[in-house]
Amino acid sequence: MTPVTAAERSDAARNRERLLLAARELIEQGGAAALTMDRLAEHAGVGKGTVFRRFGSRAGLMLTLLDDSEAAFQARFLFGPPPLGPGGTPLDRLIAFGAERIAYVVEYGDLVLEAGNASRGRFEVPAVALWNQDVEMLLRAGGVESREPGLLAGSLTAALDPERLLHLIRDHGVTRERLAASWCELVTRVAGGA
Amino acid sequence: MTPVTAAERSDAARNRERLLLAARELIEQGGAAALTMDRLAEHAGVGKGTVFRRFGSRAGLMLTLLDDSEAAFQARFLFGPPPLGPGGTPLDRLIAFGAERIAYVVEYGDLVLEAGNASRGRFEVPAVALWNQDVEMLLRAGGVESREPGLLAGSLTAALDPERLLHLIRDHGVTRERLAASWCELVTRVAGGA
DNA sequence: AGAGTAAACGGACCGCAGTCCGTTTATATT
DNA sequence: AATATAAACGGACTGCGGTCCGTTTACTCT
Repeated sequence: MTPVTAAERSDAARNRERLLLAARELIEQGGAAALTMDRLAEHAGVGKGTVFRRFGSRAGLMLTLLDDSEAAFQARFLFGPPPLGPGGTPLDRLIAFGAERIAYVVEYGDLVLEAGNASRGRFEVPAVALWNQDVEMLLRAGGVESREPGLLAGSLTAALDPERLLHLIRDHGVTRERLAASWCELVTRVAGGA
Repeated sequence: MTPVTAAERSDAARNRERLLLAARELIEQGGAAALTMDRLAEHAGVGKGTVFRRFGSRAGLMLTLLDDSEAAFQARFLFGPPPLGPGGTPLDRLIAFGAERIAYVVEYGDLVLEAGNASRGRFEVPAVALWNQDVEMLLRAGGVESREPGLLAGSLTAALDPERLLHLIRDHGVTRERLAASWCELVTRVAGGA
């Protein structure tokens, strides 16, 4: 039988694994800044062209590196326990959503930052579109009526922009707790709470 | 008498003018993308080192290019006629603020975008700090009480992020009017409106 | 097994932002 | 006018992300 999606060639698969392994090693040693595409190629024992064919760009690589944890986040939102998962009130889920995003951004720091430098800008990152949908869905479920629910959701998720969060945390000493509280205040107000 | 701030040397002043003129010419011809630091140096008839000593970085140059229009915006906010200037209700001013920012971003497009790539990130841009203060002041004047007014104001201005606005306009065909309406809805809700 | 093919490979190459440092020049001082 | 000096100058240089294209290699078909 002929597979609709051509199977990946074995050498390609092997090299992809090598590259991801090498990338994690380099980052573990010297942070995201220590990961240059040349160094990665050398460390993984492949040519530079291979790196770019595999991931398209530096940002694409970062995105791939974050793929697992992003999927895990989405899974917790869709199937996990409250308050983030289904079960709680929409407003509680919204509040939890922000708190979890903040924690996520803190944990992965520079990786998230650099993943945002994609060719079309950081709003093309697939995960961003997902968050927007999540927030929009929660707003609707929470009874928030708007003529532009997508834009309203986007306005809210903009407050969770990784660059903004990390800037506040690193350069202004704002704690995660204060950010979470501010997010809570924002969504509560928008949802029409007291 | 000895000036506290050493006067700028005449050749330096002359070169600064030349560079700004050359930069505007290059941008007029081929957009911001056509402005490379090498080309600018050549077009202005100075060495590359001079360009960087003057503006620090590409983003710094863009910032300088935007300086006048940013100052004009701030002046209209501080001294201009309502609805943006003092005189109207805080909520009306807030709404006008968003509409004007959207128009501004549309007008200067790529320039604003590239000015955001500063070393410390786009939240170090001086104008951004100003907007935050403006919004914070209007929120306070509008009777919005918050334990973290600065963070709340920042959450709102995040919705006016140039990259977000331009992405929506250029890649999703969202009109200025819809963006302005969405901003209006956001601030009205946050200000506790119906 | 052998031939054919599409895909993967690798590394020289490009243009860019940004740095460095030996040289030149405007200005203040006498 | 001559001198001193701090500042400005210029362009070669570095390291980076990203591209290109001739070569090699894994799979398929007979």
